[in-house]
Amino acid sequence: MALPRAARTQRRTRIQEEKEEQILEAALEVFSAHGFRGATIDQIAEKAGMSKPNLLYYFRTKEAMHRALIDRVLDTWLDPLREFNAEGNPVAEIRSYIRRKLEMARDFPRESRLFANEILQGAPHIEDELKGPLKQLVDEKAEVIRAWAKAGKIAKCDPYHLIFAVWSTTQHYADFDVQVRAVLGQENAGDGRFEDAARFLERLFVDGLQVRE
Amino acid sequence: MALPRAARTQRRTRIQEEKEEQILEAALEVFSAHGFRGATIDQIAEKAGMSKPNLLYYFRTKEAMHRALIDRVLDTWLDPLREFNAEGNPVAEIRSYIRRKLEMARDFPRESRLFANEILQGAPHIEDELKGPLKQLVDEKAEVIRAWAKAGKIAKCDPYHLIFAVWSTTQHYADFDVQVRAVLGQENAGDGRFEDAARFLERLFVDGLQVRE
DNA sequence: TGTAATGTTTACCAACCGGTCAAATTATCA
DNA sequence: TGATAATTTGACCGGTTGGTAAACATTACA
Repeated sequence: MALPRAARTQRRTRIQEEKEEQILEAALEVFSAHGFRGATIDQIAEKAGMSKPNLLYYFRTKEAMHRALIDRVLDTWLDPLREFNAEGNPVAEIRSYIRRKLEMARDFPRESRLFANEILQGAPHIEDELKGPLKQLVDEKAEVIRAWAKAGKIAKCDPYHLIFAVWSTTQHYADFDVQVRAVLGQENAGDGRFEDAARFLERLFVDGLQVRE
Repeated sequence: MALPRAARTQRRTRIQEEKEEQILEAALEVFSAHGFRGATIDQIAEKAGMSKPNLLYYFRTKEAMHRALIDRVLDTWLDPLREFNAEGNPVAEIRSYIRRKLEMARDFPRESRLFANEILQGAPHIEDELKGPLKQLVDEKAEVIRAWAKAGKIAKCDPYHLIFAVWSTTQHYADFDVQVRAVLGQENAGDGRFEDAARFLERLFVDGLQVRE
């Protein structure tokens, strides 16, 4: 008899590897576009090019599929923050953090929307990740920023809200893409808006808007 | 025979006024928390304290209800940007725009999430509003900002991305509230985070992070 | 007060959705 | 090759969901 994935302890076959990959790719597409509840297994199955029972052979429930996806994507998503380096030049570090986050918004908008959907609706499936690993990482980096501020290397400011500001301004270009496009008009159809955003944000975070003599 | 709302042309009765109010309040609660597809008519009906068919007597479809809600809320939501004043002091105008948007995030988080849900999932119901009234308003205010920059009253910067930055940083505190709370920890349980955010953001937008002699 | 318009409820329906089952098909490997 | 395990499928199920029909209740107003 065939055993569903969760019950297997042996090494995975080539087919398992491939199919799970296809499924998670399709699941990312659908979950990120419609949220957990708005997504249907049929939709995902169709995108993955297989029947619904076949899909459910690899992931026994919709929740299991969502969880596997979250687990797979969360690590990558936090990479830019992990690279944040205490030893580097503070202003340069913040600039490159902004740049990396913006690149992720450009290159992985579905991943961004996956989390945005989840958090927006109260993070029912990832509360633990937020309060655990995420908080821990942010606490750590916030301490770095606090030290920089204390040493007079950057302006005194609340490090948590600084991190929130970087997150929100950069992820905005993934999560609210349709609005950004609508406002900018179709003239800016290409990826130019990301370069413009990078220029603007680096300047904003470093110099602010006030003119000085 | 009873006619559903859309077919009526006469003035509305007291009962209509009251019930539609109750429904839209409940609809705001549910749509903002679960998105359009995730929300159910039963949920809204229960929150509004009436039966489902009764609710459907006032709004014939879920879509009609959603649309009425969007129409009602959009105007209020854009008020802070409308108040943006070309004649005022540029830096002061930007500061108070940030402050007002942050107050809206604090006082009307459901409204913020309603739009966030909608835009995040591709704005299927409000595309016209984005490309029409919203774009028009933003174009207008962007021109004001551009003029300020040209006159040397604020730093030269892309006005559209400036507006995006204000939107994203402020709305973040409504849309991603659970994440903000999770990261800050329960010590900051009250509304203190909004004051901290206001302090940080005003400073960020005006001065930036770089220290100067 | 009578009656017509308005408002409310109960019962219901068809489509959809997450998930199961058993049978059929295909891959693996001794 | 053959047997065994892994994979795939079509048919199906119970619960939910958006929405309807029609009877019943209430309100407005002449």
